[in-house]
Amino acid sequence: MNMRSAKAPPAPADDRSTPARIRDAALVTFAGAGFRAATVRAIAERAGVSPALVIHHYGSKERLREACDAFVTGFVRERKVEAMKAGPSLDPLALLRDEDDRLPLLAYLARALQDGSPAVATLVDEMIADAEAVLAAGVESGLVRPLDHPRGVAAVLTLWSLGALVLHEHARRILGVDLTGPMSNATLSAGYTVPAMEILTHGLVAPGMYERLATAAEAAASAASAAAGSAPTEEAS
Amino acid sequence: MNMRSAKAPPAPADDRSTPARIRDAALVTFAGAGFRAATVRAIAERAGVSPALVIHHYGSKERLREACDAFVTGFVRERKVEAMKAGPSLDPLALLRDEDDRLPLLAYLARALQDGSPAVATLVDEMIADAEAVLAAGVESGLVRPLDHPRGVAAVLTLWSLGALVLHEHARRILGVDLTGPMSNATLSAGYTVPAMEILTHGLVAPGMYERLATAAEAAASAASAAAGSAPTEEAS
DNA sequence: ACGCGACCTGAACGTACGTTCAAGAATATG
DNA sequence: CATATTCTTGAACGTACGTTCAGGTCGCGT
Repeated sequence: MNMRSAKAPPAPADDRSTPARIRDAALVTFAGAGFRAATVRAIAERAGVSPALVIHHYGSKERLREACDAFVTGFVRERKVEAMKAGPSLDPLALLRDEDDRLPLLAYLARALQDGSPAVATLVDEMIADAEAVLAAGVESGLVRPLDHPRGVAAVLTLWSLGALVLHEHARRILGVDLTGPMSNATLSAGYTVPAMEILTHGLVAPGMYERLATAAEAAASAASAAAGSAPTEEAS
Repeated sequence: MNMRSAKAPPAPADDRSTPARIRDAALVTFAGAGFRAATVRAIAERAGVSPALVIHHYGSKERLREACDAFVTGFVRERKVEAMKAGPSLDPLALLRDEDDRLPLLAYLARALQDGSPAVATLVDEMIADAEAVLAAGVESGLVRPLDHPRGVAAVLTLWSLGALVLHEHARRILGVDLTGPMSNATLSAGYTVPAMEILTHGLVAPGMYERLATAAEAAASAASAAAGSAPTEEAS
């Protein structure tokens, strides 16, 4: 009945420690079903252990989740310093896409983003700070246009990127791409990256049109300044 | 014990039918806690009825959820035809922001987007089609730059917008704005709409830089075409 | 050989949940 | 007024869950 009794030398084909196996199984299960729907019993079964052992090693399901959060956030931070040397990237998720791991890191991140764990929240804050730094570096190098609201732009870009990740099932249905998969996938590039880059590089407004709109709006605003609480008719998508 | 026995004439301060009251209570509870965490008992308590009555009227919790989905999607479609006359908008959510209702429609939509209900999925598809139509109209009027990938751009814009909505708690923490609240809110405009518009109108790349990058990338690609599976270093945020 | 601590399990406990059921109250119908 | 129909409830049922517990097995130091 005991897995480890299958003779020590020939190695059980899984050299991970039991707590690590349980954590990985929890990662997969949480990513697939969400924290609340994922049961301790399902995690235990995937890890090949009893439910009691899961609790024995992690104390509670909540603490197991914290361990998963810590593992994923730590993994992202590790990869980040590695990626620093390989040149900056506007995609905070690029670090995770190349993994050939069996661990669905991006899918777990998508779940954790929704469930609002504190560890992931600080990770998001760091991602925004990184994005702001990357943008500032781009401005300095002349590649990026000087921004009116650097922090806001970095925050919105990160929110959009992570938001699309959370909605990866919709992205798959609509665009036929898997946002949680490796970015080297050609369909991902064609379905998502190319349109995204088109928006981010060129913008949507025809050249010269913005200035015309701005002056027109300014004139309209000064003319109708008495109107209270009115919102602009053109809004961000 | 019976609410309705409080004499008919003075109106019970809630003229909604009991099924409607239950549906509204379910909407609020689902929006606040998510479908799985929201219990039938909590919904019943908010509606001022017994848990048994909730099941009696809707058959099951799942069917109650379908009723909520149908109500919200129907509401969005109603507002859409109204908004058609008031001029086009790039924001598919603008229709829902102005509501002074007690019903957290946008918060519910954010939950439904995550849980993946079929009704909301088709609503997303319609939103993308609408966005594509609005963009095409903008191109025709000369306001929007002609797009290389109209459908992809519409899909990505919608995904980003809805994704930010789903992450509204992160947006509140980071930007101090409530994406589920009325859009007339000044802080929303300053924290989210302005940076978003800055990205969408101007783009991020400095003028003339894209062409330089494109030709450089082309040259690099033809030079190193032998390298397999390599991804571009610059990615969409 | 022996005990000790770490590792692991089957069975059970308590709880919270969705749902069912029989019956009471209110309302409509003759 | 009598009766049928609808609306509503308290109590309970069955289930699935996180967690606890007593004990079993294994490796290792002495």
